[in-house]
Amino acid sequence: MSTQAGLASTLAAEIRAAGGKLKRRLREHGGRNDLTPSQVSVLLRLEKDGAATVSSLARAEGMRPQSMSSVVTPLQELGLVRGAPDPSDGRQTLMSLTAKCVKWMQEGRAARQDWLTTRISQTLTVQEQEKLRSALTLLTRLVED
Amino acid sequence: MSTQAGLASTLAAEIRAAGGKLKRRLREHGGRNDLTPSQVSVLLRLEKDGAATVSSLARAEGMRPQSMSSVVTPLQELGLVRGAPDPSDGRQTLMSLTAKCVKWMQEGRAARQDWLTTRISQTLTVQEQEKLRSALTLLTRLVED
DNA sequence: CTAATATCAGGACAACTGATATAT
DNA sequence: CATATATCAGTTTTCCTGATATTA
Repeated sequence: MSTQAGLASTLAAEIRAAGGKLKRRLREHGGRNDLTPSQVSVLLRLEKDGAATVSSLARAEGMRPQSMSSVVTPLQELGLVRGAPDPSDGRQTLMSLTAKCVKWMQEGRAARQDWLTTRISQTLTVQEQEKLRSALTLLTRLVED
Repeated sequence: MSTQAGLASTLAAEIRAAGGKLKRRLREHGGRNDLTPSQVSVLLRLEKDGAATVSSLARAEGMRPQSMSSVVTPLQELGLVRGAPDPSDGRQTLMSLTAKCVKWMQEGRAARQDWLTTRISQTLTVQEQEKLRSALTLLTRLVED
């Protein structure tokens, strides 16, 4: 019992510390022209799942629609994402990737410009990447719902 | 080559998404009386490594001394941390845990009050906790200098 | 009328940069 | 004088809450 609690609280502290450092490093390497973590996440989600409304994106990322708006608006201004009114529901605007963005992502230019991706490739072996990835599902379980 | 790049960029996006969700969930469950992730991290570090200056804590956490000040000051006001002038170097103030704080942490009350710790205990088996912990060293390697 | 979507406006927080005082 | 520590003040970023219009 006390061993388990100790393990969990140490793990919690380590997760917090790693999360904080990650956030600061991402900011450090994110110039004015780079996309924020939330924006990258949205592009990936739109690529994987197709068009979605701002509100549904907000639900998926665990944030408020107003917050997601301020994530998506710059993507529209950059011409990476485009909105079209939903013909069957006049309240909704369906957001999707522009052809330019799809091409950009498929060509891997996004990856090459991304500090974290480069960092992963340089620092971890493929085996380690897979290990980290499978452990990430555990972390996702913690933070979801 | 393209498989490796793809794996790395997907992993990067997953890390970003999990980090963002973690941050929002921590904020959501952090009431006015709770400690911030950075503050928990500082307490753990002081417990593990003993007294340290604000600047050295800032270096360890990867942030600026001015930012660390605003993390440590509330801890002082809560009576969890106390500063004493370094007798051998008049520039420095050595911060350390108060007896109250050491007792509080040893009794595990900190852990029981901590949402993330509770969540880990409820959501993951001990084996999964250990797996996540060993994978966290990989993440730490990514975000450390 | 109630519920869901979108958006405008303002606020809180945790990091940042710049500047200054003091001690080595 | 150059370097390191501490702290004051203001800024930026990214989320938040509250309020309002529109459509289902």
